[in-house]
Amino acid sequence: MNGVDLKNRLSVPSSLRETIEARSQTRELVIGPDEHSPCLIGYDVSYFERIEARLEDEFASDFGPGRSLKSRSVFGATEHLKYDDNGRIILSPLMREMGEIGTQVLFMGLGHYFEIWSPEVFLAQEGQDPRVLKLVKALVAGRAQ
Amino acid sequence: MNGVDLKNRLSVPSSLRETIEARSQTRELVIGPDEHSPCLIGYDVSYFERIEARLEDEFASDFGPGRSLKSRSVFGATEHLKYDDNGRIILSPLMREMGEIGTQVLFMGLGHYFEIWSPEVFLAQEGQDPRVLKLVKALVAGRAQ
DNA sequence: TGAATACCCACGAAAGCCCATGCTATCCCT
DNA sequence: AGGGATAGCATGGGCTTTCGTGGGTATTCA
Repeated sequence: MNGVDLKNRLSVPSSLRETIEARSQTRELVIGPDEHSPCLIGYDVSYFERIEARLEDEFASDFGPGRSLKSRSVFGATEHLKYDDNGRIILSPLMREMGEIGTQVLFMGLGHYFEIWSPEVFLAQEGQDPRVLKLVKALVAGRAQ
Repeated sequence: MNGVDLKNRLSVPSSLRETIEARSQTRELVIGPDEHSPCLIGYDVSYFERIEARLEDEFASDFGPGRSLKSRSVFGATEHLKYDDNGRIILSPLMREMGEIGTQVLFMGLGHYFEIWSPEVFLAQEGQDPRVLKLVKALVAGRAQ
């Protein structure tokens, strides 16, 4: 669990940076609001470009105003962020608002992408896996990382 | 039976390391709380990459609520751990809590995965195989390896 | 010119790295 | 068969590096 400081800086966990750099050869990531949950969703650049391409294909073969358009609007609200020499990004107030992010932040790796949560918001969600809930509760209670 | 030391280090049995490296070509493993029993469950990383690939196939460019929930339950409570040159991992206090692990640890190979138990917790479980129980009792009593 | 961003250094804690020590199992030799 | 050397394993301790974080200073841009 990492903190957002007074300058809106946020350390990206080193393990996450490692996989990002392995996958996209950049010190850069893409984040945006999640469409369904009160959190942010993030990708490495190369994966994000693949998603964009797939949506582009869908859109090309479907001229109706459907799911594609909605998804595009979501992806349009993303930010490309480079992290600095200390591995920190600057989390804009807009992003913090959209992700309901306070002062503490939880990075959750989910395979090809990751989510950024306020721990408290996560605990208030319905239908999460009980093991994950227990783990996050322990984190919030301050028992180690 | 192996011990967790003051730095939370834990030796992974060399036989287990051998099969892990044979299966995934890495000195790395994945552990998480078991869904049904008070212990930890562990896999070699190739197992997890298969799960990841399945999720990717199943959902493709669909980032609906189903995908997130499933991904969180699969990835949210697990840790990827590299072991060092002496074959030791660091077992975080969090994982120890989730698996009810104290200072002594029992690795149990179960085919394509393995479990990590506190011996005492294991003995307190109902419905174990009597032969295994006898073996674990002997281990706890300090006889045999 | 003021605010936001980039760049730089510093510190405490955690994790990684290397070497040393028992201990056990195995081998080998006469 | 017995006994000594050998190698691998689990473990302990100390040193070094990295990580997350706070704070300062320069630079950019409207």
